[in-house]
Amino acid sequence: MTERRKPYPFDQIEPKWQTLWDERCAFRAPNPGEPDFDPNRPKYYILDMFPYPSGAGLHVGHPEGYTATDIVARYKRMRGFTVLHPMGWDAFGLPAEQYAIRTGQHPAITTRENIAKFKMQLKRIGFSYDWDREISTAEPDYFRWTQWIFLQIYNSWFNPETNRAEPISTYSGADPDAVRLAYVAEVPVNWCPDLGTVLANEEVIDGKSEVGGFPVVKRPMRQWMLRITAFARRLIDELDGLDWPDGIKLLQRNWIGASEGAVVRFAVAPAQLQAGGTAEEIEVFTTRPDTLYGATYLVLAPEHPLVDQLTTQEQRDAVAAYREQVGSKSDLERTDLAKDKTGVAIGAFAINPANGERVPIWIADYVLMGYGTGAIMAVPAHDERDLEFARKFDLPIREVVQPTEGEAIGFTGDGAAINSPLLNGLATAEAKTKIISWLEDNGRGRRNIRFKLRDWLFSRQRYWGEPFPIVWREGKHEALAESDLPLTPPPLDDFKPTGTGEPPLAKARDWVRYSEAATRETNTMPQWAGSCWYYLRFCDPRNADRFVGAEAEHHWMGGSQPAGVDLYVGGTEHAVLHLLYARFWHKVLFDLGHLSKPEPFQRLVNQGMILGEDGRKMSKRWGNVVDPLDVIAEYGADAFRCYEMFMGPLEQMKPWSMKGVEGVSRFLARVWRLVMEENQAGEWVLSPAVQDVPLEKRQLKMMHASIKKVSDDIEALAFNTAISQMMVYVNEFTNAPAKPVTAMRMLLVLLNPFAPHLTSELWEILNARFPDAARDITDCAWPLHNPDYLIEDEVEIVIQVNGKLRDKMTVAIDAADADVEAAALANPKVGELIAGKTIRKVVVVRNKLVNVVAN
RNA sequence: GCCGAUGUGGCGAAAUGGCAGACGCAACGGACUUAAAAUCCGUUUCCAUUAACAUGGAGUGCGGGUUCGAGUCCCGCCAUCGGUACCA
Repeated sequence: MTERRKPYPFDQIEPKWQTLWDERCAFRAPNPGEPDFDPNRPKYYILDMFPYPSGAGLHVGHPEGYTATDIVARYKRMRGFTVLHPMGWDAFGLPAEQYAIRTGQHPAITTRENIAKFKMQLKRIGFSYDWDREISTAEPDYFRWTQWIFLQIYNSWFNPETNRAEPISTYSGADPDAVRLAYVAEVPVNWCPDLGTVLANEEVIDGKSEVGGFPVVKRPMRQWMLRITAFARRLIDELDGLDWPDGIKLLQRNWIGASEGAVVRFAVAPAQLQAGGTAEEIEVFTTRPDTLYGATYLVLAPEHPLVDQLTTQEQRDAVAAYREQVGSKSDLERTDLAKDKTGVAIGAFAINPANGERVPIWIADYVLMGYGTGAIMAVPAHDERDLEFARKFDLPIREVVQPTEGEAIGFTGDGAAINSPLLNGLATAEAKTKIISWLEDNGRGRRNIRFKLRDWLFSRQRYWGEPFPIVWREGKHEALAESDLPLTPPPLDDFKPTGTGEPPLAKARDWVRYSEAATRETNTMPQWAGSCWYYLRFCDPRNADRFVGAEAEHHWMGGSQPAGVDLYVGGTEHAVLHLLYARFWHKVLFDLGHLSKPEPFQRLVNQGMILGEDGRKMSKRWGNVVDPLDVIAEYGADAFRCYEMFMGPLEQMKPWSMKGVEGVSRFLARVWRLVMEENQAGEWVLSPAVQDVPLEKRQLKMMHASIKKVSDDIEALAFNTAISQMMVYVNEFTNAPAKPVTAMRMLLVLLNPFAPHLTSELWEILNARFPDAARDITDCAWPLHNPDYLIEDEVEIVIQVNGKLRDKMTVAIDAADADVEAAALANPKVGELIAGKTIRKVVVVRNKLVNVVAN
C-alpha cells in the first residue's frame, strides 16, 4: 500500500515546532524572584488532573481535557497572563504493584517506563506544558513532602471552639492521641481471603474483588484514619463560593450528607439492667423527633456496645446466634440479598421519654453501627424500613402524623401531629422545634446534626506507596523527625501480600527494626495521598526546604479570588473522593498557616467521556481503543487536537469518529492552501494570492465577527463552535481572488491555540514576505474586535402572521416600529392571509421580526 | 427506590423566548481528469401537490400549560446513561 499524500506537510512542521518550543523553553512560567518574572502580568493557573501512567499508554480520552486546557493556556498567554500549566504523574498505585507481583519487575522500573511513554505521547500532541515543573509522586523529592504533610496532620487536632485545625500542643486534654487528625483505630476493612489482602473500597465492586471477583468480607483490623469528619460542615459550606458545576457540588453535599435532627435518650427500664451492667440509657439519632410518640420499639446495630449488657438471660443464645450470622455475611449478602428484614429482640425494654411507655429493644442489621449513634427509635407508621420490620415481627404501629390526604400509615412526609399530647395539631416543622425544646428542657435529648461522611481509612497493606513516617514503641505510635524524611520504602524482591493481612513491608526485617525498642509502621498510604497536594508542588517543584515556597504559593494560589487554581479540568470519576480529600488537606494546611486560601480549586470543569466508534466505552475488551499516536501519524497533531474539540461540548459524552478527524483535517488543509500553493516541482510555496490589500466590507465583518465569536467561545470553553466559526471564516476566503494578508494573519492568531504547529509555520512563512509583525506567533497579542464593523445598514426581518413565518423583507437598520408595521401590513402575502379578519395586535421586535395577530 | 444528566435530520451537533438543523460527517449530482484520488461547486428534516420554478402542511422523546411567538420557560409522564443505595 502506498502512503497517501499528506494534505499538508504536518509530518515536517510538527516535530520542527515541538523541538523549537523545547529549545526555547517557550512555555516556562517564571516564579517570583526569578530574573524573567514580570510582576505586572496577572497569573493564571490552569491544571489538568494528572494521569496514572499505566502500561497501556494514553488513549484518546485522556487528551480531551488536556487539549481544552492547552487551548485556554495558549489563549491566556496571548492575553497577557503568566500561565502556570504543568503536568506530572500520579505514580504510586496498584496496577504497577500487581504487575510486579506477576512478573517480578520492580514497580519503580515499570513506572519509569510508563512515564516515559506517556510523556512522549503528550509531547507529540504539542501541549504547552512547562516541563521544567514535571513531578512524580513516587520520587523521594516529592513523597518526602507527602510524608511531611502527614506529620502536620498527625500533629494537629480539630478545635471545635475555633472550628479549625490547630497544633496538637494547643490541646489541653489528657490524651492527645484521642483527638489527633491522624489516628489509629480498629475498624472493619474489606478483607479478601482468596487474595490474602485487604482491599480499598474502590477495589471492591458489588461485594467482590475487582481483581479476580473473589468474595470480600468485613473484618476488623488496626488502621490509620484521618479525621475528615471534623471538617464536614466546612466542606459543605465552603462549596458555595466555588465555580463548580452544580451537579458536582450536589454530589459532594450528598456524599457528606448532613442530616438535621435530634439525639434522644431513652432510659433503660430498670428491671432490665443485667448484673454488672451500668448502662442506664440508650441514645438514638432521629431526623423526625416529632414522631417520638410513635416510637414503639428501639433497634440497636448488632455490633452496638450496649448489647451485651442489656441482653436478658433468656435471649442470650438467640442474640449470639444472630450476631454470628450477621458477622459472617459478606457485604454482598448484607446489602443486595438481605433486603428482607431480620433481627432479634434482646429481651430488654426502654422507656419512651414522651409517654413513659415501655418499648422493646431489638437488634437488626438494618441499623448500621457506623451512622448516627448506632441505634434508632423505630417509628413504623412513618418509616418504610421500620414499617417492614414491624409487620414482619408483629410490633405495634402507631400513627402520629396526619397527611393532608391519604393514608397515615407509611406516610413519611410532613403533615400534622396526632396522637402526640404535646404536639397535636402542629405542622411537622413546628412539632420538631417544640419537641426538641421539650427534650432539652427535660434533659432527654438535644438538637443534633449527623453526617454520612466517615473518617478516611488511610492505610493500605501494600508495597508501592508512601511509607508512614511513624514508629511504634511499646505499643504506642510516635512521629519521625522531619529531618528523617524522606522515608523511602525498603528494596523488596517479593511484593506479594503476606496472606495474613500484614503489609508486605513487614517482610523487610532490617528496615522495620528502627531501634532496639522501636519498629516502623509497615502500612503505606493510599494512592489518593500523592494527588491530594500535587497542585501545590507544581507552584515550586524544586524547593528543597519546603513543600512549597511561601512566595510562590502566594503568587500562584493566592490573588483576589477565593481560591487558587483558576481552572481545573478532569473527569467526573473524581467528583467525590479526590476533590474531597484534596480540599480536606488544603484546609488543614490553611488552618496551620501554610497556605493563602482555604480552597484549592476555584473553577472546576468535567470533561465527558469519549466512547469508541461503536458507541461503547473504550476498552481492550471491545477492541475499540484509539491510540492518539496512530491518529497523529495519519492526520497530524493539529487535526487530532481540533477534532477532540470539534466533536461536541466538552462536558458531554460522545463517540469517536475517524471520519470526523478527516473532516477537521480537511479544514486545516484548506487553511494551509489559503496561504500556500504547489509549484511545478510539487513544492509548497507562498501563494501569490496573498497580498497586502485592504479587506472588502463583508470580509472585515467576517473577521471581526470571528474575533468576537472565537474569544467568547474560548472563555466559555465552547471550542466546538469556535472551530465552526473559523471554518466559516475559511469558507468565506476560499474563493476570494486575493487573500488579504491581514485577514490571513488574523485567522492564524485565532486558530493558534487550537492548531499551534500549523499556524506557527504559516506565520513564519508570511513573515518572510510581509515582515512587519511579531517574530513568532506565540508573541502576538490576542486581538480585540471592533463592533463598528459588525453594524449593518440594512437587515432582513421576518414577517409572521399568527406566529407563523410567511415572508421576509429588508428594512433599514433600527427602522421605526411604525414603519416596519406599515411595511408588513402592506405585504401582499399578509394581506391575503388576514383578508376578512380583524387585526388584534402587531408585535414588532427591532431588527428581528414583525408578527401580525389577526382572527 | 433516591439523586443527577441527556433526549433535535442517516450520523456528530448548532440555535440571548423570535427564520429549527449553523459547522462538520455520510450520501447524491456537477466541474477538473484518459481515468481515479485529491480539490472546487451544488443538493440533502419528513410528507403531500407540481412537468418544472415552486407551493402547502408537519416537525426538536410523549401529554398538557404560559406567551403574539416555545427546542428554549412551567407542570406531568416515558426512555437512555451515570452515581448511590437499609444513612434513621
